[in-house]
Order: sequence, then C-alpha cells, then structure tokens
Amino acid sequence: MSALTNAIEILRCFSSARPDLSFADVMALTGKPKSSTSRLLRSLRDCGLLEQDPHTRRYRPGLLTFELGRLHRAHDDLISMAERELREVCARTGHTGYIAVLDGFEQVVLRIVPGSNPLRVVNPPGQRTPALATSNGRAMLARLSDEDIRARVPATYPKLPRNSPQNFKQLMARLDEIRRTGVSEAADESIEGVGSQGFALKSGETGEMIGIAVSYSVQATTAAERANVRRELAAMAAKLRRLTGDPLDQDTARIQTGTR
Amino acid sequence: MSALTNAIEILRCFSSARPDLSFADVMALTGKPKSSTSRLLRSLRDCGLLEQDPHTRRYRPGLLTFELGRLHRAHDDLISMAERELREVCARTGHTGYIAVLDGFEQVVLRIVPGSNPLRVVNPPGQRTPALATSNGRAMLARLSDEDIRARVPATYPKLPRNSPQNFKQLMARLDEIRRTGVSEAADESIEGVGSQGFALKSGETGEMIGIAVSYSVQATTAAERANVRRELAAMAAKLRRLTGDPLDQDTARIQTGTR
DNA sequence: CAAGTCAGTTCCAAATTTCGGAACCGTGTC
DNA sequence: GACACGGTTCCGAAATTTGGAACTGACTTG
Repeated sequence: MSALTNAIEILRCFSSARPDLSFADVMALTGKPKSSTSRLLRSLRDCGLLEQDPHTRRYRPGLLTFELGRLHRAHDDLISMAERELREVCARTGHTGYIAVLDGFEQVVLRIVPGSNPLRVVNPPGQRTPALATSNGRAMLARLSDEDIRARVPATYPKLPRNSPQNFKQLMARLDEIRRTGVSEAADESIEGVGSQGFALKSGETGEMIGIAVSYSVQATTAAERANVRRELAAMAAKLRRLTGDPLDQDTARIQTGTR
Repeated sequence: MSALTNAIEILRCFSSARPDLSFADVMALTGKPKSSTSRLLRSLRDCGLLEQDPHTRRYRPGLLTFELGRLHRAHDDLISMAERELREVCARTGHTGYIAVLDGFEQVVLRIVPGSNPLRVVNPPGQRTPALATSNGRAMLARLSDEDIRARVPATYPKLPRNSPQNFKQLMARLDEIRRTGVSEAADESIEGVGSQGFALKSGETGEMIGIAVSYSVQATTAAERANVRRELAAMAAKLRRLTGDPLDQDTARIQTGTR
C-alpha cells in the first residue's frame, strides 16, 4: 500500500458528518498503528492537505484542499450550462434545484439553487449521499449498463430509507421504469416529507454525466404542481440534451420523428 | 522524496492561472521523468484528487478536492465572525471586503463580500497573491517576529508591483509603520487604480490569524471617504479583537487606559 | 498525587515502494 | 511515412515505509 493510498484513506475519513477528526478517530477509522498514523498525519499537515486546530488538536481538511476545490469549479461547461437552465426553472417553480455527480454508488452535490419556497437546503454542496435514494441519483444509474450498476452497488446491499428500493431487484425495477418513461421521482426517502424529480444529463463530447433534480415539500405541493415540475424538467432535459449532444437526444429525436 | 511529496508537488502546480494541465505541462513544471509523472498522475486520478478531461486529456483538480474544500469552510468561528462584521461594514460603505490567510509569504483569499459599488471582484476565493503587496497581507506580516518574516520572504526578493515595497528594507519600514500606527493601506499595487485598507486579526484562543481588508477604486473615492473606511475598520478591528481575545486587544486596552 | 489517557515522537531492522532510463504503443497530424 | 503527443511497461538499485515498542509531556481523574 503506497503512501499516497494511505493518505487518501485518511482524507476520505472526513465528511460533512465528521468534518474534523482527532488522532484517535483517524487511528480507529483507518485501523493503522499509532506510529504510521502519526507520521502520515504530520506529512498531510505539513503539505497543507490537512490543518490542525491549535487548541483542540483535531485535524480538518487544509488550505490546499480549499484552493484546489475552488479550481475544481473551474471545470465548468456542462455544469454551468445546466446550472443556468436550472436557475430559470427554480425561479419559475420556486423549488430548490440540485446538480450532482455519481461517484461509485454515491452522489456528490456540486451545485444547489435555492428556491423561493421556504424549504431549507438539506444537502449543501460537497454532500455525499447514496445515489440509490435520490431521483437524480437513480436517473444517473439508469443510464449505466446493468453490469456497471451491479459493480457499483456494494456486496451487502445498503440499508436505505423506507421508500427507497430495499434490494437489488427492486432497484433494477425502478431503474427500468426510469429507462422506459424517462421520469425519475422520489418521495419521503432521504428526508421525510421531501420529494424530488430528476434526470441525468450526459455530454456527448466528454461523456461526463451529471444528475439534475428539483426538490420540494410533498405536503406543500399538489399533484398538479408536481405535474408542472415534470413538464418543466422534461423541457429542460430536452433543451440541455440538444445543447450538450447527449446520446439520448438522438434516441428521443428518432422516436419522436418515428424513425424507429 | 516521498510519494506524497511528489503528489503535492503536482497538486501545487495548479492555480487559478493554470486550472488544468497537460501531461507535458506537469512534466515541465515538476521536472520529473516521464515514467514517474505517468505513475503519479494515474494514482492521483484514481484516488479522486485529480480528474482527467476525457476529451482534451488534460488534468484538473478532482472531485475529492471539491468535497474536502467544502469541509474546510466548516472550520468557521473566527472567519465567520469576521465575515459577519465585514458584511455590515461593506453594506454601509459600499466597498468590497476580503478575508484571507497567510501561507508562507503569500496569502489565500478565503471569503469575499461584494460591495454595492460596481468594482468587479478581482480576487475570487482561493486566489493566491504575494502578501507583501496587499494591505491585509502586510498587516498579517506586521504581527510576526522579524526572524519569522525574514524566513518567509524568499531568498531572492520577489518582483512586485511599483507601489509595493521593492526590497526587504522597504518592507520592514512599512511593517514598522503598521506596527506603530495600526493602519495598513495599499494603493495601485496588485491592480492599478485599486486601493485597500486592512488589518490582521488573531484569535487569542487558537492563535490563528486572518487578514481583513476593504477594497475600493482609488479614483472613485475621496480622501474623506478613505478616512471613513479607516474609522469603520478601526471600529471593526476593536470589536473583533475584543470578541476573539486577540492578544493585541490587551495591549490596546492597556495603552488606552494608561496602564503602561 | 499517583495512575491513566490522549496525542504524539523516536528508534530500528525488515519489507515494500519508488525511481528513472529505455523501449514500446496507439492516435492524430503534417 | 515520419513525427509528436501522451502515455504504459519493465527492471534492478535505491530509498522509503512499516509497525512494534519504548518514551514524553500535557491533562484528567479517582
């Protein structure tokens, strides 16, 4: 195991649930001996990837991660194009918008567009959640091959909220439905009372994929309003797919013009 | 040289001026042989610290840096307290506010508070600039010991803008002035026509230090307005120093009450 | 106030990695 | 067909990492 692998293993211990860690935390989470942990933490701190609170002695991601994280944003094009469209939809509907990417079987929130409706933002950028339990996460999974999906889902199927697919078979059924209808919806999953609709966008040029969702309070929306969101999303998806050369665009076009 | 050192060396090649790099760029910037560069880039990409554009094949900071960078923000207290105060001053004066930290002889922008005056934001968060050429940078340096300052300034004094201190002696003279008067000002340095005033804030609890500045157009402000900014900053500095237990607070208090 | 905990540091020989030069390869371009 | 770019693979020598154990120094607790 290389020094870099070990370093990453430590860095991956940090999350929004655990934004800072003590020496003992790191030892417990990585299972590495004391001396190794000591050396590694010092290296990471010295190089700026970690910082240490002088008072509590706890470690947290460092200045370098802040700088590099800002640069990651620069990689725009697909994301900023989607964000622009999403902003308009959120302004019209008042709901909250999310853009996320897939990483393994989880998704990471990249951008959020707060809506005018007072539903507080629950997933700030950087947040990592199981993709299986969100509308845009499942929309992204639905665009992968079945083998790829199987490879991403952990050996032991994770424990998910009540309304999420509870096993691999249920998951595949939902993904098939998304593939057939092109609509991905979630309600009362990650957070009770919150629903969302989403879709996946794939750049024809680079092949990178993002998931776009609009989120709302289930109680505070009518079926008509949700249908409206569905229409808005379908229009946005069609426009973005055309703009980005999403391979799905051709399919949809063919179907609509009866070529197939 | 450890694998981690090499990895960091690569990561540090990225900057807002160079947000993405080709294989050849990395080789040239690090001076490492091809095989080492290849291995290292692959490791960094595989672990999420770098991403590779599938189309251009260029490398850029990866998803992991984005996630960790968001977590760095969590380390709030001192910064968010300062930001709150800065926000009020910027609202009152209409100017743009900056909060930065010192890293070696450079500073990194952490937060910016856009003003209502239409001076475009020139230093987005994550931006790295020589601390010697900014008002808050010099204010931070002024609070270090002379040996510490000497250790931070590179062996060959850097080439700085016209109005910045041009050599070590000039620098020390300006820092002494800041120490005497408590006021740090800059005009026409990093950017022509832009001036700023700043101060350094040090937490009495953790010892961490940040630099706070208000920036404005030199042409568009009168001497009276600049004096007003000076007063606003002095008031903010006094309040924040009291709130954070800045060691300077005791000194100032002692002087003001004539204890010394 | 002795004992214990937390957060490290230092040491060392053994085990593992890394290093860099060279050869090779696939794609795109002149 | 040659050349450049952007890599990958191979290999032995050289350097680094590893983990157990012993040791510190600051706090806390019984």
